[in-house]
Amino acid sequence: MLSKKQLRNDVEAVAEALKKRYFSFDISALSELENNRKKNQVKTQELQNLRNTQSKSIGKAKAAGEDIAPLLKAVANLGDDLDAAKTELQEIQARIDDITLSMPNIPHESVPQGKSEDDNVEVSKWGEPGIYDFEVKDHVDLGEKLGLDFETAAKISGSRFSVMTGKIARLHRALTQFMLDQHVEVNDYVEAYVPYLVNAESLTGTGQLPKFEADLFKTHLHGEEGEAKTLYLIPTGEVPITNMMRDTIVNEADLPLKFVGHTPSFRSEAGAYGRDTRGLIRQHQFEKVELVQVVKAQDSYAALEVLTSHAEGILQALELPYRKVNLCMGDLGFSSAKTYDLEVWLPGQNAYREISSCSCFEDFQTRRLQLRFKNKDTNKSELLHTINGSGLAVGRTLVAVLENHQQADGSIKVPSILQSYMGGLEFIKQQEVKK
RNA sequence: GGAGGGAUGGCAGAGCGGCUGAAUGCACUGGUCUUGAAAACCAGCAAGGAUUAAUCUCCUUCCAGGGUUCAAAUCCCUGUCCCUCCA
Repeated sequence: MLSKKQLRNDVEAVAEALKKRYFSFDISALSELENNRKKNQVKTQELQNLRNTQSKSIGKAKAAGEDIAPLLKAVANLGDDLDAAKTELQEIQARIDDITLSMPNIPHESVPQGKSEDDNVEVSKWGEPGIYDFEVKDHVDLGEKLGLDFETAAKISGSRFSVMTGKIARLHRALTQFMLDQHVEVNDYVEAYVPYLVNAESLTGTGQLPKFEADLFKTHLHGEEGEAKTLYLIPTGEVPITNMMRDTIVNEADLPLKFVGHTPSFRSEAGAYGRDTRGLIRQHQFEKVELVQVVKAQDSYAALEVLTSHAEGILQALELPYRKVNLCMGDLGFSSAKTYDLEVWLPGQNAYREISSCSCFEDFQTRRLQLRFKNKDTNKSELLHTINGSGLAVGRTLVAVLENHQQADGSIKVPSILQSYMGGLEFIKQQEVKK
Protein backbone atom coordinates (compact mmCIF):
# COMPACT_ATOMS: atom_id res chain seq x y z
CA MET A 1 0.00 0.00 0.00
CA LEU A 2 1.19 3.45 -0.82
CA SER A 3 1.38 6.19 1.76
CA LYS A 4 -1.92 7.94 2.37
CA LYS A 5 -0.08 11.20 2.83
CA GLN A 6 1.53 10.85 -0.55
CA LEU A 7 -1.82 10.02 -2.14
CA ARG A 8 -3.42 13.09 -0.61
CA ASN A 9 -0.68 15.58 -1.18
CA ASP A 10 0.56 14.43 -4.53
CA VAL A 11 -1.98 12.28 -6.38
CA GLU A 12 -0.74 13.54 -9.72
CA ALA A 13 2.80 12.40 -9.06
CA VAL A 14 1.58 8.98 -7.91
CA ALA A 15 -0.58 8.63 -11.00
CA GLU A 16 2.38 9.60 -13.16
CA ALA A 17 4.66 7.05 -11.50
CA LEU A 18 2.11 4.25 -11.77
CA LYS A 19 1.41 5.08 -15.38
CA LYS A 20 4.94 3.94 -16.13
CA ARG A 21 3.97 0.46 -15.06
CA TYR A 22 0.74 0.66 -17.06
CA PHE A 23 -1.56 1.16 -14.09
CA SER A 24 -4.07 3.93 -14.14
CA PHE A 25 -6.84 5.03 -11.82
CA ASP A 26 -9.52 7.67 -11.68
CA ILE A 27 -7.77 10.61 -10.04
CA SER A 28 -10.80 12.83 -9.74
CA ALA A 29 -12.94 10.08 -8.22
CA LEU A 30 -10.29 9.44 -5.61
CA SER A 31 -9.89 13.14 -4.89
CA GLU A 32 -13.59 13.56 -4.46
CA LEU A 33 -13.75 10.65 -2.06
CA GLU A 34 -10.85 12.14 -0.21
CA ASN A 35 -12.57 15.51 0.11
CA ASN A 36 -15.66 13.79 1.43
CA ARG A 37 -13.59 11.82 3.85
CA LYS A 38 -12.01 14.94 5.23
CA LYS A 39 -15.33 16.69 5.68
CA ASN A 40 -16.95 13.71 7.35
CA GLN A 41 -14.02 12.87 9.53
CA VAL A 42 -13.83 16.39 10.93
CA LYS A 43 -17.57 16.37 11.54
CA THR A 44 -17.48 12.97 13.23
CA GLN A 45 -14.63 13.96 15.46
CA GLU A 46 -16.37 17.16 16.45
CA LEU A 47 -19.44 15.20 17.49
CA GLN A 48 -17.30 12.78 19.43
CA ASN A 49 -15.60 15.64 21.16
CA LEU A 50 -18.98 17.11 22.06
CA ARG A 51 -20.17 13.81 23.46
CA ASN A 52 -17.01 13.37 25.51
CA THR A 53 -17.16 16.82 27.07
CA GLN A 54 -20.89 16.59 27.74
CA SER A 55 -20.51 13.21 29.37
CA LYS A 56 -17.76 14.50 31.55
CA SER A 57 -19.81 17.44 32.73
CA ILE A 58 -22.69 15.09 33.53
CA GLY A 59 -20.33 13.04 35.62
CA LYS A 60 -19.16 16.10 37.50
CA ALA A 61 -22.67 17.43 38.05
CA LYS A 62 -23.75 14.07 39.39
CA ALA A 63 -20.79 13.92 41.75
CA ALA A 64 -21.69 17.39 43.00
CA GLY A 65 -25.24 16.22 43.65
CA GLU A 66 -26.83 18.47 41.05
CA ASP A 67 -29.85 17.63 38.97
CA ILE A 68 -28.61 16.08 35.73
CA ALA A 69 -31.96 15.70 33.98
CA PRO A 70 -31.62 18.87 31.85
CA LEU A 71 -28.10 17.86 30.86
CA LEU A 72 -29.34 14.46 29.72
CA LYS A 73 -32.00 16.12 27.67
CA ALA A 74 -29.40 18.25 25.93
CA VAL A 75 -27.50 15.21 24.64
CA ALA A 76 -30.58 13.21 23.68
CA ASN A 77 -30.01 13.32 19.91
CA LEU A 78 -26.26 13.30 20.00
CA GLY A 79 -25.97 9.52 19.84
CA ASP A 80 -28.01 9.24 16.67
CA ASP A 81 -26.17 12.08 14.96
CA LEU A 82 -22.88 10.51 15.85
CA ASP A 83 -23.91 7.07 14.59
CA ALA A 84 -25.03 8.53 11.29
CA ALA A 85 -21.80 10.45 10.85
CA LYS A 86 -19.73 7.40 11.73
CA THR A 87 -21.54 5.17 9.30
CA GLU A 88 -21.07 7.60 6.47
CA LEU A 89 -17.40 8.02 7.26
CA GLN A 90 -16.89 4.26 7.32
CA GLU A 91 -18.52 3.88 3.94
CA ILE A 92 -16.28 6.49 2.41
CA GLN A 93 -13.22 5.03 4.07
CA ALA A 94 -14.05 1.55 2.78
CA ARG A 95 -14.33 2.86 -0.75
CA ILE A 96 -10.99 4.61 -0.45
CA ASP A 97 -9.40 1.44 0.92
CA ASP A 98 -10.81 -0.58 -1.97
CA ILE A 99 -8.96 1.67 -4.34
CA THR A 100 -5.70 2.07 -2.47
CA LEU A 101 -5.33 -1.61 -1.53
CA SER A 102 -5.47 -2.46 -5.22
CA MET A 103 -2.84 0.06 -6.27
CA PRO A 104 0.55 -1.43 -7.07
CA ASN A 105 3.85 -0.22 -5.70
CA ILE A 106 5.72 2.67 -7.29
CA PRO A 107 8.65 1.29 -9.28
CA HIS A 108 12.22 2.20 -8.44
CA GLU A 109 13.95 4.58 -10.84
CA SER A 110 16.26 1.82 -12.05
CA VAL A 111 13.39 -0.28 -13.38
CA PRO A 112 13.58 -0.37 -17.19
CA GLN A 113 10.64 0.65 -19.31
CA GLY A 114 8.90 -2.12 -21.21
CA LYS A 115 5.66 -4.00 -21.50
CA SER A 116 6.44 -7.69 -21.30
CA GLU A 117 9.12 -10.14 -20.23
CA ASP A 118 10.76 -9.61 -23.61
CA ASP A 119 11.74 -6.14 -22.43
CA ASN A 120 13.52 -7.30 -19.28
CA VAL A 121 17.14 -6.20 -19.20
CA GLU A 122 19.93 -8.70 -18.74
CA VAL A 123 22.25 -7.55 -15.97
CA SER A 124 24.75 -10.37 -15.81
CA LYS A 125 25.41 -13.90 -16.90
CA TRP A 126 27.16 -16.78 -15.16
CA GLY A 127 28.44 -19.97 -16.76
CA GLU A 128 28.11 -21.19 -20.30
CA PRO A 129 25.36 -23.44 -21.59
CA GLY A 130 26.86 -26.91 -21.88
CA ILE A 131 27.78 -28.46 -25.17
CA TYR A 132 26.35 -31.93 -25.63
CA ASP A 133 27.54 -34.40 -28.25
CA PHE A 134 24.21 -36.16 -28.16
CA GLU A 135 20.63 -35.14 -28.52
CA VAL A 136 19.52 -33.49 -25.28
CA LYS A 137 16.28 -34.48 -23.65
CA ASP A 138 14.04 -32.33 -21.54
CA HIS A 139 13.38 -33.23 -17.91
CA VAL A 140 10.10 -34.95 -18.67
CA ASP A 141 11.74 -37.42 -21.03
CA LEU A 142 14.69 -37.85 -18.71
CA GLY A 143 12.53 -38.17 -15.63
CA GLU A 144 10.24 -40.78 -17.14
CA LYS A 145 12.82 -43.47 -16.48
CA LEU A 146 14.08 -41.93 -13.23
CA GLY A 147 10.91 -41.84 -11.17
CA LEU A 148 9.28 -38.59 -12.20
CA ASP A 149 5.67 -39.52 -12.76
CA PHE A 150 2.91 -37.19 -13.91
CA GLU A 151 0.36 -39.86 -14.78
CA THR A 152 0.12 -41.14 -11.25
CA ALA A 153 -0.14 -37.59 -9.99
CA ALA A 154 -2.98 -36.94 -12.42
CA LYS A 155 -4.81 -39.96 -11.04
CA ILE A 156 -4.37 -38.75 -7.48
CA SER A 157 -5.07 -35.07 -7.96
CA GLY A 158 -5.27 -33.94 -11.56
CA SER A 159 -3.07 -32.01 -13.93
CA ARG A 160 -0.20 -29.81 -12.76
CA PHE A 161 0.83 -32.18 -9.99
CA SER A 162 3.76 -34.54 -9.78
CA VAL A 163 4.88 -37.71 -8.07
CA MET A 164 8.52 -38.57 -7.56
CA THR A 165 9.86 -41.87 -6.39
CA GLY A 166 13.26 -43.28 -5.59
CA LYS A 167 16.46 -41.39 -6.29
CA ILE A 168 14.79 -38.45 -7.93
CA ALA A 169 12.66 -37.89 -4.84
CA ARG A 170 15.84 -38.02 -2.81
CA LEU A 171 17.54 -35.58 -5.17
CA HIS A 172 14.63 -33.22 -4.69
CA ARG A 173 15.01 -33.49 -0.93
CA ALA A 174 18.79 -33.16 -1.17
CA LEU A 175 18.40 -29.89 -3.05
CA THR A 176 16.15 -28.54 -0.33
CA GLN A 177 18.53 -29.58 2.44
CA PHE A 178 21.51 -28.13 0.68
CA MET A 179 19.80 -24.80 0.10
CA LEU A 180 18.70 -24.52 3.72
CA ASP A 181 22.15 -25.45 5.01
CA GLN A 182 23.84 -22.96 2.73
CA HIS A 183 21.59 -20.08 3.76
CA VAL A 184 21.77 -20.89 7.45
CA GLU A 185 25.45 -21.77 7.74
CA VAL A 186 27.04 -19.57 5.10
CA ASN A 187 24.63 -16.69 4.59
CA ASP A 188 23.55 -16.32 8.21
CA TYR A 189 19.78 -16.63 7.93
CA VAL A 190 17.61 -17.88 10.77
CA GLU A 191 15.68 -20.97 9.80
CA ALA A 192 11.93 -20.75 10.21
CA TYR A 193 9.23 -23.39 10.10
CA VAL A 194 5.85 -21.82 9.43
CA PRO A 195 2.18 -22.63 8.76
CA TYR A 196 1.14 -23.47 5.20
CA LEU A 197 -2.43 -22.34 5.74
CA VAL A 198 -2.85 -18.66 6.47
CA ASN A 199 -5.64 -16.19 7.13
CA ALA A 200 -6.76 -13.35 4.91
CA GLU A 201 -5.00 -10.73 7.04
CA SER A 202 -1.63 -12.30 6.31
CA LEU A 203 -2.29 -12.33 2.58
CA THR A 204 -3.41 -8.73 2.70
CA GLY A 205 -0.22 -7.86 4.55
CA THR A 206 2.06 -9.14 1.83
CA GLY A 207 -0.16 -7.91 -1.01
CA GLN A 208 -1.76 -11.05 -2.48
CA LEU A 209 -5.17 -9.93 -1.26
CA PRO A 210 -7.51 -8.36 -2.07
CA LYS A 211 -6.45 -8.29 -5.71
CA PHE A 212 -5.23 -11.80 -6.46
CA GLU A 213 -7.66 -14.08 -4.74
CA ALA A 214 -8.18 -16.05 -7.97
CA ASP A 215 -4.59 -17.27 -7.82
CA LEU A 216 -5.06 -18.83 -4.40
CA PHE A 217 -6.39 -22.11 -3.09
CA LYS A 218 -9.00 -21.41 -0.49
CA THR A 219 -10.22 -23.75 2.23
CA HIS A 220 -13.32 -23.63 4.38
CA LEU A 221 -13.51 -25.04 7.86
CA HIS A 222 -17.01 -25.56 9.06
CA GLY A 223 -17.65 -24.99 12.73
CA GLU A 224 -20.44 -26.55 14.76
CA GLU A 225 -22.80 -23.70 14.01
CA GLY A 226 -22.10 -24.04 10.31
CA GLU A 227 -20.06 -20.87 10.26
CA ALA A 228 -17.26 -21.09 7.77
CA LYS A 229 -13.74 -20.06 8.59
CA THR A 230 -11.53 -19.38 5.63
CA LEU A 231 -7.86 -20.24 5.36
CA TYR A 232 -5.73 -20.08 2.25
CA LEU A 233 -2.91 -22.34 1.12
CA ILE A 234 0.20 -20.21 0.85
CA PRO A 235 1.23 -19.22 -2.70
CA THR A 236 4.77 -18.62 -1.40
CA GLY A 237 6.66 -18.92 1.87
CA GLU A 238 6.99 -15.14 1.77
CA VAL A 239 3.49 -14.88 3.21
CA PRO A 240 3.89 -16.70 6.54
CA ILE A 241 7.54 -15.73 7.02
CA THR A 242 6.98 -12.02 6.48
CA ASN A 243 3.81 -12.08 8.54
CA MET A 244 5.69 -13.47 11.53
CA MET A 245 6.64 -9.86 12.09
CA ARG A 246 3.27 -8.28 11.38
CA ASP A 247 2.18 -5.67 13.94
CA THR A 248 5.51 -5.46 15.66
CA ILE A 249 8.00 -2.79 16.56
CA VAL A 250 11.36 -4.40 16.05
CA ASN A 251 14.26 -3.67 18.33
CA GLU A 252 16.70 -1.57 16.33
CA ALA A 253 19.64 -3.63 17.57
CA ASP A 254 18.07 -6.78 16.09
CA LEU A 255 18.10 -5.41 12.55
CA PRO A 256 18.46 -6.63 9.91
CA LEU A 257 16.16 -9.61 10.34
CA LYS A 258 17.01 -12.51 8.04
CA PHE A 259 14.84 -15.59 7.75
CA VAL A 260 14.96 -18.61 5.51
CA GLY A 261 12.16 -21.12 5.31
CA HIS A 262 11.36 -24.19 3.28
CA THR A 263 7.70 -24.40 2.37
CA PRO A 264 5.47 -25.75 -0.31
CA SER A 265 3.74 -23.18 -2.50
CA PHE A 266 0.27 -23.59 -3.91
CA ARG A 267 -0.89 -21.73 -6.98
CA SER A 268 -4.14 -22.08 -8.82
CA GLU A 269 -2.38 -20.83 -11.97
CA ALA A 270 -5.56 -19.14 -13.01
CA GLY A 271 -4.92 -17.40 -16.27
CA ALA A 272 -2.00 -19.64 -17.15
CA TYR A 273 -3.97 -22.19 -19.13
CA GLY A 274 -1.89 -23.76 -21.83
CA ARG A 275 1.37 -22.34 -20.50
CA ASP A 276 4.07 -24.80 -19.54
CA THR A 277 1.60 -27.62 -19.35
CA ARG A 278 4.36 -30.14 -19.80
CA GLY A 279 6.59 -31.01 -16.89
CA LEU A 280 7.48 -29.51 -13.56
CA ILE A 281 7.79 -25.87 -14.57
CA ARG A 282 4.30 -24.73 -13.64
CA GLN A 283 2.62 -26.77 -10.94
CA HIS A 284 -0.19 -26.28 -8.47
CA GLN A 285 2.14 -27.46 -5.71
CA PHE A 286 5.88 -26.95 -5.53
CA GLU A 287 8.62 -26.55 -2.97
CA LYS A 288 10.53 -23.41 -2.41
CA VAL A 289 13.26 -22.18 -0.10
CA GLU A 290 12.44 -18.58 0.62
CA LEU A 291 14.70 -15.80 1.85
CA VAL A 292 13.22 -12.81 3.66
CA GLN A 293 15.02 -9.77 4.99
CA VAL A 294 13.66 -6.88 7.02
CA VAL A 295 15.95 -3.86 6.96
CA LYS A 296 16.03 -0.13 7.52
CA ALA A 297 14.93 2.01 4.62
CA GLN A 298 18.39 3.20 3.67
CA ASP A 299 19.71 -0.37 3.50
CA SER A 300 17.10 -2.00 1.31
CA TYR A 301 18.61 -1.73 -2.16
CA ALA A 302 22.00 -2.91 -0.96
CA ALA A 303 20.19 -5.79 0.76
CA LEU A 304 18.44 -6.66 -2.50
CA GLU A 305 21.81 -7.07 -4.20
CA VAL A 306 23.13 -9.24 -1.40
CA LEU A 307 20.02 -11.38 -1.16
CA THR A 308 20.09 -11.94 -4.90
CA SER A 309 23.72 -13.01 -4.64
CA HIS A 310 22.69 -15.57 -2.02
CA ALA A 311 20.28 -17.11 -4.49
CA GLU A 312 22.96 -16.97 -7.18
CA GLY A 313 25.33 -18.82 -4.86
CA ILE A 314 23.06 -21.85 -4.97
CA LEU A 315 23.03 -21.89 -8.77
CA GLN A 316 26.79 -21.56 -8.87
CA ALA A 317 27.31 -24.34 -6.36
CA LEU A 318 25.10 -26.59 -8.47
CA GLU A 319 27.05 -25.64 -11.60
CA LEU A 320 23.99 -24.32 -13.36
CA PRO A 321 24.42 -21.55 -15.96
CA TYR A 322 22.08 -18.64 -15.41
CA ARG A 323 21.51 -15.00 -16.09
CA LYS A 324 20.21 -12.18 -13.95
CA VAL A 325 17.60 -9.86 -15.41
CA ASN A 326 16.13 -6.61 -14.20
CA LEU A 327 12.38 -6.90 -14.63
CA CYS A 328 10.79 -4.18 -16.70
CA MET A 329 7.77 -2.11 -15.70
CA GLY A 330 5.26 -4.41 -17.34
CA ASP A 331 6.65 -7.57 -15.76
CA LEU A 332 7.08 -6.20 -12.26
CA GLY A 333 5.02 -7.82 -9.51
CA PHE A 334 2.21 -5.89 -7.83
CA SER A 335 3.98 -5.25 -4.52
CA SER A 336 7.49 -4.91 -5.85
CA ALA A 337 9.48 -1.73 -6.44
CA LYS A 338 12.29 -3.61 -8.14
CA THR A 339 12.83 -7.25 -9.02
CA TYR A 340 15.72 -9.29 -10.28
CA ASP A 341 14.80 -12.61 -11.82
CA LEU A 342 17.41 -15.31 -11.98
CA GLU A 343 16.90 -17.41 -15.06
CA VAL A 344 18.55 -20.79 -15.29
CA TRP A 345 19.62 -22.32 -18.54
CA LEU A 346 17.45 -25.27 -19.58
CA PRO A 347 19.00 -27.28 -22.43
CA GLY A 348 15.72 -29.12 -22.96
CA GLN A 349 14.00 -25.85 -23.77
CA ASN A 350 17.06 -24.17 -25.19
CA ALA A 351 16.15 -21.16 -23.11
CA TYR A 352 16.69 -19.35 -19.84
CA ARG A 353 13.77 -19.81 -17.45
CA GLU A 354 12.95 -18.11 -14.17
CA ILE A 355 14.15 -19.98 -11.11
CA SER A 356 14.24 -17.19 -8.56
CA SER A 357 12.62 -13.83 -8.16
CA CYS A 358 14.25 -11.37 -5.77
CA SER A 359 12.33 -8.22 -4.93
CA CYS A 360 12.58 -5.07 -2.91
CA PHE A 361 9.18 -3.92 -1.66
CA GLU A 362 10.38 -0.81 0.14
CA ASP A 363 7.64 0.03 2.66
CA PHE A 364 4.76 -1.26 0.52
CA GLN A 365 4.35 -4.44 2.58
CA THR A 366 5.42 -3.05 5.94
CA ARG A 367 2.77 -0.34 5.75
CA ARG A 368 0.12 -3.02 5.37
CA LEU A 369 1.85 -5.13 7.99
CA GLN A 370 2.53 -2.31 10.45
CA LEU A 371 6.09 -3.55 10.76
CA ARG A 372 8.32 -0.88 12.23
CA PHE A 373 11.26 -0.04 14.41
CA LYS A 374 11.81 2.76 16.87
CA ASN A 375 14.31 5.27 15.59
CA LYS A 376 16.34 6.42 18.55
CA ASP A 377 17.39 9.67 16.94
CA THR A 378 13.89 10.85 16.18
CA ASN A 379 12.13 8.79 18.86
CA LYS A 380 9.57 7.84 16.23
CA SER A 381 8.43 4.52 14.85
CA GLU A 382 9.46 4.15 11.25
CA LEU A 383 8.37 1.63 8.67
CA LEU A 384 10.99 -0.92 7.74
CA HIS A 385 11.64 -2.27 4.28
CA THR A 386 11.20 -5.88 3.14
CA ILE A 387 13.19 -7.82 0.58
CA ASN A 388 12.61 -11.39 -0.39
CA GLY A 389 13.54 -13.93 -2.96
CA SER A 390 13.50 -17.61 -3.69
CA GLY A 391 16.70 -19.33 -2.93
CA LEU A 392 15.60 -21.31 -4.94
CA ALA A 393 12.42 -22.79 -6.34
CA VAL A 394 13.21 -26.45 -5.69
CA GLY A 395 11.14 -28.06 -8.44
CA ARG A 396 12.63 -25.88 -11.12
CA THR A 397 16.09 -26.44 -9.69
CA LEU A 398 15.50 -30.16 -10.05
CA VAL A 399 14.54 -29.58 -13.66
CA ALA A 400 17.74 -27.61 -14.19
CA VAL A 401 19.93 -30.26 -12.58
CA LEU A 402 18.36 -33.04 -14.67
CA GLU A 403 18.67 -31.17 -17.94
CA ASN A 404 22.09 -29.59 -17.44
CA HIS A 405 23.77 -32.61 -15.93
CA GLN A 406 22.28 -35.26 -18.20
CA GLN A 407 24.55 -37.83 -19.79
CA ALA A 408 24.38 -39.53 -23.16
CA ASP A 409 22.85 -42.66 -21.63
CA GLY A 410 20.10 -40.67 -19.94
CA SER A 411 21.65 -40.84 -16.49
CA ILE A 412 22.20 -37.73 -14.39
CA LYS A 413 25.49 -36.62 -12.89
CA VAL A 414 24.93 -35.52 -9.31
CA PRO A 415 26.63 -32.14 -8.69
CA SER A 416 29.51 -32.74 -6.30
CA ILE A 417 28.10 -30.46 -3.61
CA LEU A 418 24.98 -32.65 -3.46
CA GLN A 419 26.72 -36.02 -3.35
CA SER A 420 27.06 -36.05 0.42
CA TYR A 421 23.32 -35.43 0.62
CA MET A 422 22.78 -38.42 -1.68
CA GLY A 423 24.78 -40.95 0.29
CA GLY A 424 27.78 -40.44 -1.96
CA LEU A 425 25.89 -41.20 -5.16
CA GLU A 426 27.60 -39.81 -8.26
CA PHE A 427 25.12 -40.75 -10.96
CA ILE A 428 21.40 -41.37 -10.98
CA LYS A 429 20.88 -44.16 -13.45
CA GLN A 430 17.77 -45.11 -15.28
CA GLN A 431 17.70 -48.72 -14.19
CA GLU A 432 17.54 -47.73 -10.58
CA VAL A 433 13.93 -46.71 -10.91
CA LYS A 434 11.35 -48.89 -9.23
CA LYS A 435 7.69 -48.39 -9.74
C1' G B 1 -15.56 -34.80 27.06
C1' G B 2 -16.43 -31.62 31.77
C1' A B 3 -15.14 -27.16 35.03
C1' G B 4 -12.79 -22.83 35.60
C1' G B 5 -8.96 -18.56 34.89
C1' G B 6 -6.93 -15.13 31.61
C1' A B 7 -5.75 -11.55 27.14
C1' U B 8 -3.98 -4.00 29.38
C1' G B 9 1.91 0.28 26.80
C1' G B 10 8.82 -2.59 24.31
C1' C B 11 8.28 -6.33 28.64
C1' A B 12 6.10 -7.53 33.48
C1' G B 13 1.83 -6.09 36.00
C1' A B 14 -2.40 -2.79 38.79
C1' G B 15 -6.91 -0.97 37.46
C1' C B 16 -14.85 1.06 42.61
C1' G B 17 -19.05 2.71 35.00
C1' G B 18 -17.27 9.23 35.03
C1' C B 19 -11.17 12.59 38.07
C1' U B 20 -7.77 6.24 33.80
C1' G B 21 -4.39 6.85 27.82
C1' A B 22 -4.16 4.09 31.89
C1' A B 23 -0.78 3.03 38.85
C1' U B 24 3.82 0.46 39.74
C1' G B 25 8.28 -2.10 38.30
C1' C B 26 11.81 -3.31 34.40
C1' A B 27 13.86 -1.69 29.87
C1' C B 28 15.02 2.69 27.15
C1' U B 29 16.47 8.22 26.59
C1' G B 30 18.37 12.80 28.78
C1' G B 31 20.44 15.11 33.17
C1' U B 32 22.92 15.52 38.25
C1' C B 33 26.94 13.10 40.73
C1' U B 34 31.89 10.51 39.14
C1' U B 35 38.68 10.69 36.52
C1' G B 36 35.48 6.95 33.86
C1' A B 37 31.77 3.36 34.77
C1' A B 38 28.26 1.34 38.19
C1' A B 39 24.95 2.74 41.98
C1' A B 40 21.81 6.61 43.63
C1' C B 41 18.73 10.70 42.50
C1' C B 42 15.82 13.96 38.96
C1' A B 43 13.21 14.19 34.33
C1' G B 44 11.19 12.05 29.90
C1' C B 45 9.17 7.78 27.44
C1' A B 46 2.48 3.86 23.80
C1' A B 47 0.43 3.53 18.90
C1' G B 48 -2.61 5.18 14.87
C1' G B 49 -5.26 9.24 12.81
C1' A B 50 -7.44 14.41 11.79
C1' U B 51 -6.01 19.46 11.60
C1' U B 52 -1.53 22.71 11.11
C1' A B 53 3.95 25.59 7.75
C1' A B 54 5.00 23.86 12.64
C1' U B 55 3.43 24.09 17.60
C1' C B 56 -1.35 23.83 19.91
C1' U B 57 -5.71 21.16 19.85
C1' C B 58 -8.87 17.15 18.81
C1' C B 59 -10.29 11.89 17.68
C1' U B 60 -9.45 6.60 18.10
C1' U B 61 -7.15 2.35 20.40
C1' C B 62 -6.68 -1.71 27.00
C1' C B 63 -7.49 -9.52 22.01
C1' A B 64 -11.59 -9.09 17.90
C1' G B 65 -16.79 -8.10 16.74
C1' G B 66 -21.54 -6.74 18.56
C1' G B 67 -24.65 -4.65 22.73
C1' U B 68 -26.21 -1.70 27.36
C1' U B 69 -25.29 3.66 28.93
C1' C B 70 -25.34 10.63 28.62
C1' A B 71 -20.50 8.04 29.64
C1' A B 72 -17.13 1.35 29.05
C1' A B 73 -10.30 -1.09 30.05
C1' U B 74 -14.34 -1.74 33.74
C1' C B 75 -21.19 -4.40 32.66
C1' C B 76 -23.66 -8.09 28.90
C1' C B 77 -23.37 -11.40 24.35
C1' U B 78 -20.41 -13.84 20.45
C1' G B 79 -15.74 -15.26 18.49
C1' U B 80 -10.29 -16.08 18.61
C1' C B 81 -6.10 -17.31 21.27
C1' C B 82 -3.57 -18.78 25.91
C1' C B 83 -3.50 -21.28 30.67
C1' U B 84 -5.12 -24.43 34.89
C1' C B 85 -7.87 -28.40 36.99
C1' C B 86 -10.98 -32.90 36.51
C1' A B 87 -12.05 -37.23 33.45
